[in-house]
Amino acid sequence: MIQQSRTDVQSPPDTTLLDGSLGYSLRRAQLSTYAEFNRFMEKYGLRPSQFAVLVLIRKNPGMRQSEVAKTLTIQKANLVGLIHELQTRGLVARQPVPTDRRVSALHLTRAGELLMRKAEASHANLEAKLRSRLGESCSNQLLAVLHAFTNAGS
Amino acid sequence: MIQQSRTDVQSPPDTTLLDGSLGYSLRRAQLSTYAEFNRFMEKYGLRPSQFAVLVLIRKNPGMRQSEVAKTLTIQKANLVGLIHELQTRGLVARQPVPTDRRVSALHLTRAGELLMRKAEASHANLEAKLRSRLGESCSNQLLAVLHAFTNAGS
DNA sequence: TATTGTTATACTCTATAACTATA
DNA sequence: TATAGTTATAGAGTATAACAATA
Repeated sequence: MIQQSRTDVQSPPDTTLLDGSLGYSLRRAQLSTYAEFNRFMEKYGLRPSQFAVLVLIRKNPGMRQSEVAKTLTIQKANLVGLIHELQTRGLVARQPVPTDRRVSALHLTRAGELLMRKAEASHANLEAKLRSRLGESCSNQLLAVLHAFTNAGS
Repeated sequence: MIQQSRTDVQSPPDTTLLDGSLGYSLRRAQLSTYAEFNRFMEKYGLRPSQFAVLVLIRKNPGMRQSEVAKTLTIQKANLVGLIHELQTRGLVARQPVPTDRRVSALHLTRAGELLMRKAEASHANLEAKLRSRLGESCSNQLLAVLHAFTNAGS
Protein backbone atom coordinates (compact mmCIF):
# COMPACT_ATOMS: atom_id res chain seq x y z
CA MET A 1 0.00 0.00 0.00
CA ILE A 2 1.31 3.38 -0.97
CA GLN A 3 0.87 6.02 1.70
CA GLN A 4 -0.77 9.16 0.47
CA SER A 5 1.37 12.27 0.43
CA ARG A 6 0.04 14.75 2.93
CA THR A 7 1.30 18.00 1.45
CA ASP A 8 -2.14 19.56 1.25
CA VAL A 9 -3.67 17.68 4.13
CA GLN A 10 -4.95 19.70 7.09
CA SER A 11 -5.19 16.86 9.59
CA PRO A 12 -2.48 16.59 12.26
CA PRO A 13 0.47 14.37 11.36
CA ASP A 14 0.87 10.84 12.65
CA THR A 15 3.10 10.93 15.74
CA THR A 16 2.30 7.51 17.18
CA LEU A 17 5.89 6.31 17.22
CA LEU A 18 7.18 9.38 19.05
CA ASP A 19 4.22 9.43 21.42
CA GLY A 20 4.93 5.82 22.30
CA SER A 21 8.59 6.52 22.97
CA LEU A 22 9.64 6.83 26.59
CA GLY A 23 12.76 8.75 25.60
CA TYR A 24 10.95 11.30 23.49
CA SER A 25 8.15 11.72 26.00
CA LEU A 26 10.66 12.34 28.77
CA ARG A 27 12.35 14.95 26.66
CA ARG A 28 9.12 16.78 25.96
CA ALA A 29 8.13 16.74 29.61
CA GLN A 30 11.55 17.96 30.65
CA LEU A 31 11.58 20.82 28.15
CA SER A 32 8.23 22.04 29.46
CA THR A 33 9.67 22.19 32.98
CA TYR A 34 12.67 24.17 31.73
CA ALA A 35 10.38 26.77 30.22
CA GLU A 36 8.52 27.05 33.51
CA PHE A 37 11.77 27.18 35.48
CA ASN A 38 13.00 30.13 33.49
CA ARG A 39 9.74 32.00 34.03
CA PHE A 40 10.04 31.57 37.79
CA MET A 41 13.79 32.12 38.14
CA GLU A 42 14.46 34.85 35.61
CA LYS A 43 14.14 37.52 38.30
CA TYR A 44 17.05 35.96 40.20
CA GLY A 45 19.19 35.49 37.11
CA LEU A 46 19.56 31.77 37.83
CA ARG A 47 19.67 29.03 35.23
CA PRO A 48 18.80 25.46 36.17
CA SER A 49 22.43 24.37 36.44
CA GLN A 50 23.35 27.37 38.60
CA PHE A 51 20.39 26.78 40.86
CA ALA A 52 21.32 23.14 41.33
CA VAL A 53 24.89 24.04 42.26
CA LEU A 54 23.78 26.69 44.75
CA VAL A 55 21.18 24.40 46.35
CA LEU A 56 23.81 21.75 46.81
CA ILE A 57 26.40 24.08 48.31
CA ARG A 58 23.82 25.68 50.56
CA LYS A 59 22.80 22.36 52.05
CA ASN A 60 26.35 21.02 52.16
CA PRO A 61 28.71 23.89 52.96
CA GLY A 62 32.34 23.01 52.45
CA MET A 63 31.82 20.78 49.44
CA ARG A 64 34.61 20.59 46.92
CA GLN A 65 34.13 21.08 43.20
CA SER A 66 34.85 17.50 42.33
CA GLU A 67 32.17 16.39 44.75
CA VAL A 68 29.63 18.84 43.32
CA ALA A 69 30.43 17.63 39.80
CA LYS A 70 30.06 13.99 40.77
CA THR A 71 26.78 14.59 42.60
CA LEU A 72 25.21 16.52 39.73
CA THR A 73 26.78 14.33 37.01
CA ILE A 74 28.49 17.30 35.47
CA GLN A 75 31.99 17.12 33.98
CA LYS A 76 34.39 18.79 36.38
CA ALA A 77 35.69 20.84 33.47
CA ASN A 78 32.25 22.28 32.88
CA LEU A 79 31.84 23.18 36.51
CA VAL A 80 34.83 25.52 36.51
CA GLY A 81 33.11 28.32 34.59
CA LEU A 82 29.89 27.78 36.49
CA ILE A 83 31.55 28.24 39.89
CA HIS A 84 33.65 31.11 38.66
CA GLU A 85 30.55 32.94 37.46
CA LEU A 86 28.81 32.46 40.81
CA GLN A 87 31.94 33.62 42.59
CA THR A 88 32.20 36.73 40.41
CA ARG A 89 28.59 37.53 41.22
CA GLY A 90 29.46 37.33 44.87
CA LEU A 91 27.18 34.37 45.61
CA VAL A 92 29.82 31.72 46.31
CA ALA A 93 33.14 31.91 48.15
CA ARG A 94 36.03 29.48 48.39
CA GLN A 95 37.97 28.81 51.55
CA PRO A 96 41.38 27.20 51.48
CA VAL A 97 41.61 23.76 53.06
CA PRO A 98 44.85 23.44 55.08
CA THR A 99 45.02 19.67 54.82
CA ASP A 100 44.86 19.66 51.00
CA ARG A 101 46.09 22.71 49.15
CA ARG A 102 44.65 21.55 45.84
CA VAL A 103 41.06 22.09 46.90
CA SER A 104 38.79 24.82 48.19
CA ALA A 105 35.77 24.48 50.41
CA LEU A 106 32.71 26.03 48.73
CA HIS A 107 30.32 28.15 50.74
CA LEU A 108 27.54 30.59 50.02
CA THR A 109 28.30 34.20 50.82
CA ARG A 110 25.81 36.24 52.82
CA ALA A 111 24.44 37.57 49.50
CA GLY A 112 24.22 34.04 48.14
CA GLU A 113 22.36 32.91 51.23
CA LEU A 114 19.88 35.76 50.95
CA LEU A 115 19.32 35.16 47.25
CA MET A 116 18.83 31.43 47.70
CA ARG A 117 16.31 31.93 50.45
CA LYS A 118 14.12 33.74 47.96
CA ALA A 119 15.04 31.52 45.04
CA GLU A 120 14.18 28.35 46.92
CA ALA A 121 10.84 29.82 47.87
CA SER A 122 10.17 30.56 44.20
CA HIS A 123 11.32 27.07 43.33
CA ALA A 124 8.82 25.65 45.79
CA ASN A 125 6.11 27.66 44.02
CA LEU A 126 7.32 26.35 40.68
CA GLU A 127 7.21 22.78 41.92
CA ALA A 128 3.73 23.32 43.30
CA LYS A 129 2.60 24.56 39.91
CA LEU A 130 4.17 21.58 38.13
CA ARG A 131 2.55 19.20 40.61
CA SER A 132 -0.82 20.84 40.14
CA ARG A 133 -0.77 19.57 36.56
CA LEU A 134 -1.13 16.01 37.85
CA GLY A 135 -2.38 16.34 41.38
CA GLU A 136 -0.39 15.54 44.51
CA SER A 137 -0.77 11.79 44.59
CA CYS A 138 0.06 11.28 40.93
CA SER A 139 3.02 13.68 41.18
CA ASN A 140 4.49 11.69 44.04
CA GLN A 141 4.12 8.51 42.03
CA LEU A 142 5.78 10.13 39.04
CA LEU A 143 8.71 11.25 41.18
CA ALA A 144 9.19 7.76 42.58
CA VAL A 145 9.00 6.16 39.14
CA LEU A 146 11.49 8.64 37.69
CA HIS A 147 14.00 7.82 40.42
CA ALA A 148 13.51 4.12 39.91
CA PHE A 149 13.97 4.59 36.19
CA THR A 150 17.12 6.68 36.51
CA ASN A 151 18.72 4.45 39.13
CA ALA A 152 18.01 1.34 37.09
CA GLY A 153 19.88 2.92 34.20
CA SER A 154 23.15 3.73 35.90
CA MET B 1 22.08 26.10 64.40
CA ILE B 2 25.24 26.26 62.37
CA GLN B 3 25.57 23.47 59.86
CA GLN B 4 28.83 21.62 60.08
CA SER B 5 31.19 22.12 57.18
CA ARG B 6 31.57 18.86 55.31
CA THR B 7 34.97 19.36 53.75
CA ASP B 8 36.41 16.24 55.29
CA VAL B 9 33.21 14.28 55.53
CA GLN B 10 32.93 11.01 53.62
CA SER B 11 29.17 10.64 53.73
CA PRO B 12 27.17 11.45 50.61
CA PRO B 13 25.91 15.03 50.36
CA ASP B 14 22.34 16.01 51.14
CA THR B 15 20.37 16.09 47.89
CA THR B 16 16.85 16.06 49.27
CA LEU B 17 15.75 19.26 47.56
CA LEU B 18 16.90 18.13 44.14
CA ASP B 19 15.57 14.62 44.64
CA GLY B 20 12.18 16.08 45.50
CA SER B 21 12.16 18.29 42.43
CA LEU B 22 10.04 17.12 39.52
CA GLY B 23 12.02 19.28 37.10
CA TYR B 24 15.42 17.98 38.18
CA SER B 25 14.24 14.38 38.31
CA LEU B 26 12.84 14.64 34.80
CA ARG B 27 16.12 16.03 33.60
CA ARG B 28 18.12 13.19 35.13
CA ALA B 29 15.80 10.58 33.67
CA GLN B 30 15.94 12.21 30.28
CA LEU B 31 19.72 12.40 30.24
CA SER B 32 19.95 8.70 31.01
CA THR B 33 17.76 7.93 27.98
CA TYR B 34 19.96 10.12 25.77
CA ALA B 35 23.01 8.15 26.78
CA GLU B 36 21.19 4.92 25.92
CA PHE B 37 19.91 6.34 22.65
CA ASN B 38 23.40 7.18 21.51
CA ARG B 39 24.61 3.68 22.31
CA PHE B 40 21.87 2.16 20.17
CA MET B 41 21.91 4.66 17.30
CA GLU B 42 25.59 5.43 16.93
CA LYS B 43 25.92 2.80 14.21
CA TYR B 44 23.40 4.67 12.08
CA GLY B 45 24.92 8.07 12.73
CA LEU B 46 21.61 9.40 14.01
CA ARG B 47 21.17 11.84 16.84
CA PRO B 48 17.85 12.06 18.69
CA SER B 49 16.70 15.13 16.78
CA GLN B 50 17.57 13.60 13.41
CA PHE B 51 15.78 10.40 14.29
CA ALA B 52 12.66 12.29 15.30
CA VAL B 53 12.62 14.23 12.04
CA LEU B 54 13.09 11.10 9.95
CA VAL B 55 10.43 9.15 11.84
CA LEU B 56 7.99 11.97 11.28
CA ILE B 57 8.70 12.32 7.57
CA ARG B 58 8.60 8.59 7.08
CA LYS B 59 5.13 8.30 8.57
CA ASN B 60 3.91 11.50 6.95
CA PRO B 61 5.51 11.83 3.53
CA GLY B 62 5.01 15.22 1.97
CA MET B 63 5.26 17.20 5.19
CA ARG B 64 6.60 20.72 4.99
CA GLN B 65 9.38 22.04 7.19
CA SER B 66 7.13 24.41 9.08
CA GLU B 67 4.85 21.52 9.94
CA VAL B 68 7.76 19.35 11.11
CA ALA B 69 9.03 22.21 13.26
CA LYS B 70 5.65 22.82 14.80
CA THR B 71 5.06 19.13 15.51
CA LEU B 72 8.44 18.62 17.17
CA THR B 73 8.42 22.03 18.87
CA ILE B 74 11.64 23.01 17.16
CA GLN B 75 12.30 26.53 15.92
CA LYS B 76 11.96 26.56 12.14
CA ALA B 77 15.32 28.29 11.95
CA ASN B 78 16.98 25.37 13.73
CA LEU B 79 15.35 22.86 11.41
CA VAL B 80 17.03 24.29 8.32
CA GLY B 81 20.45 22.86 9.07
CA LEU B 82 18.97 19.61 10.29
CA ILE B 83 17.07 18.99 7.04
CA HIS B 84 19.98 20.15 4.95
CA GLU B 85 22.27 17.67 6.67
CA LEU B 86 19.85 14.80 6.08
CA GLN B 87 19.47 15.89 2.47
CA THR B 88 23.24 16.01 1.98
CA ARG B 89 23.47 12.48 3.37
CA GLY B 90 20.93 11.39 0.79
CA LEU B 91 18.29 10.37 3.33
CA VAL B 92 15.71 13.07 2.63
CA ALA B 93 14.53 14.65 -0.63
CA ARG B 94 12.41 17.68 -1.33
CA GLN B 95 9.78 17.84 -4.03
CA PRO B 96 8.44 21.14 -5.30
CA VAL B 97 4.78 21.81 -4.59
CA PRO B 98 3.08 23.43 -7.61
CA THR B 99 0.35 25.10 -5.59
CA ASP B 100 2.81 26.90 -3.28
CA ARG B 101 6.24 27.68 -4.58
CA ARG B 102 7.56 28.66 -1.16
CA VAL B 103 7.48 25.13 0.19
CA SER B 104 8.85 21.69 -0.55
CA ALA B 105 7.30 18.36 0.24
CA LEU B 106 9.66 16.27 2.33
CA HIS B 107 10.12 12.56 1.60
CA LEU B 108 12.56 9.85 2.52
CA THR B 109 14.79 8.67 -0.27
CA ARG B 110 15.19 4.96 -0.91
CA ALA B 111 18.37 5.07 1.17
CA GLY B 112 16.55 6.92 3.92
CA GLU B 113 13.79 4.36 3.89
CA LEU B 114 16.24 1.48 4.17
CA LEU B 115 18.18 3.16 6.97
CA MET B 116 15.05 3.98 8.93
CA ARG B 117 13.76 0.43 8.69
CA LYS B 118 16.83 -0.69 10.59
CA ALA B 119 16.98 2.36 12.83
CA GLU B 120 13.37 1.97 13.92
CA ALA B 121 14.02 -1.66 14.74
CA SER B 122 16.96 -0.60 16.90
CA HIS B 123 14.79 2.06 18.45
CA ALA B 124 12.24 -0.58 19.36
CA ASN B 125 15.00 -2.52 21.08
CA LEU B 126 16.09 0.59 22.90
CA GLU B 127 12.57 1.25 24.10
CA ALA B 128 12.24 -2.34 25.23
CA LYS B 129 15.41 -1.95 27.27
CA LEU B 130 14.20 1.30 28.83
CA ARG B 131 10.85 -0.29 29.64
CA SER B 132 12.54 -3.26 31.22
CA ARG B 133 13.85 -0.91 33.89
CA LEU B 134 10.33 -0.48 35.22
CA GLY B 135 8.33 -3.34 33.83
CA GLU B 136 5.65 -3.14 31.17
CA SER B 137 2.74 -2.01 33.29
CA CYS B 138 4.67 0.69 35.12
CA SER B 139 6.22 1.90 31.85
CA ASN B 140 2.80 2.34 30.29
CA GLN B 141 1.66 4.30 33.30
CA LEU B 142 4.75 6.49 33.14
CA LEU B 143 4.13 7.20 29.48
CA ALA B 144 0.54 8.20 30.14
CA VAL B 145 1.51 10.42 33.06
CA LEU B 146 4.24 12.13 31.04
CA HIS B 147 1.78 12.98 28.29
CA ALA B 148 -0.74 14.29 30.77
CA PHE B 149 2.00 16.36 32.38
CA THR B 150 3.27 17.81 29.11
CA ASN B 151 -0.18 18.56 27.73
CA ALA B 152 -1.25 20.26 30.94
CA GLY B 153 1.72 22.57 30.59
CA SER B 154 1.15 23.91 27.11
C1' DT C 1 -0.20 41.71 5.29
C1' DA C 2 1.11 37.07 6.54
C1' DT C 3 3.77 32.90 5.87
C1' DT C 4 7.84 29.80 4.34
C1' DG C 5 12.23 29.05 4.36
C1' DT C 6 16.54 31.08 5.26
C1' DT C 7 20.75 33.48 7.36
C1' DA C 8 23.12 35.19 11.16
C1' DT C 9 23.99 35.12 15.81
C1' DA C 10 24.33 33.97 20.63
C1' DC C 11 23.77 31.24 24.72
C1' DT C 12 23.57 26.91 27.25
C1' DC C 13 24.83 22.28 28.05
C1' DT C 14 27.76 18.53 27.21
C1' DA C 15 32.18 16.00 26.20
C1' DT C 16 37.22 15.09 25.76
C1' DA C 17 42.09 15.78 26.09
C1' DA C 18 45.91 17.76 28.17
C1' DC C 19 48.07 20.66 31.52
C1' DT C 20 49.58 22.30 36.75
C1' DA C 21 50.02 21.79 41.34
C1' DT C 22 49.49 19.14 44.75
C1' DA C 23 48.96 14.61 47.21
C1' DT D 1 51.22 7.48 40.50
C1' DA D 2 46.86 9.55 41.28
C1' DT D 3 43.74 13.42 42.15
C1' DA D 4 41.76 18.49 42.03
C1' DG D 5 41.19 22.10 39.50
C1' DT D 6 42.01 24.28 35.18
C1' DT D 7 42.33 25.48 30.10
C1' DA D 8 41.10 24.80 25.50
C1' DT D 9 38.10 23.16 22.23
C1' DA D 10 34.28 21.15 19.86
C1' DG D 11 29.62 19.56 19.14
C1' DA D 12 24.74 19.76 19.88
C1' DG D 13 20.36 22.09 21.32
C1' DT D 14 17.83 26.17 21.80
C1' DA D 15 16.31 31.06 20.99
C1' DT D 16 15.54 35.55 18.55
C1' DA D 17 15.67 38.94 14.86
C1' DA D 18 15.66 40.04 10.22
C1' DC D 19 15.48 39.08 5.33
C1' DA D 20 13.72 37.46 0.39
C1' DA D 21 10.35 35.06 -2.05
C1' DT D 22 5.80 34.00 -2.27
C1' DA D 23 0.96 33.77 -0.84
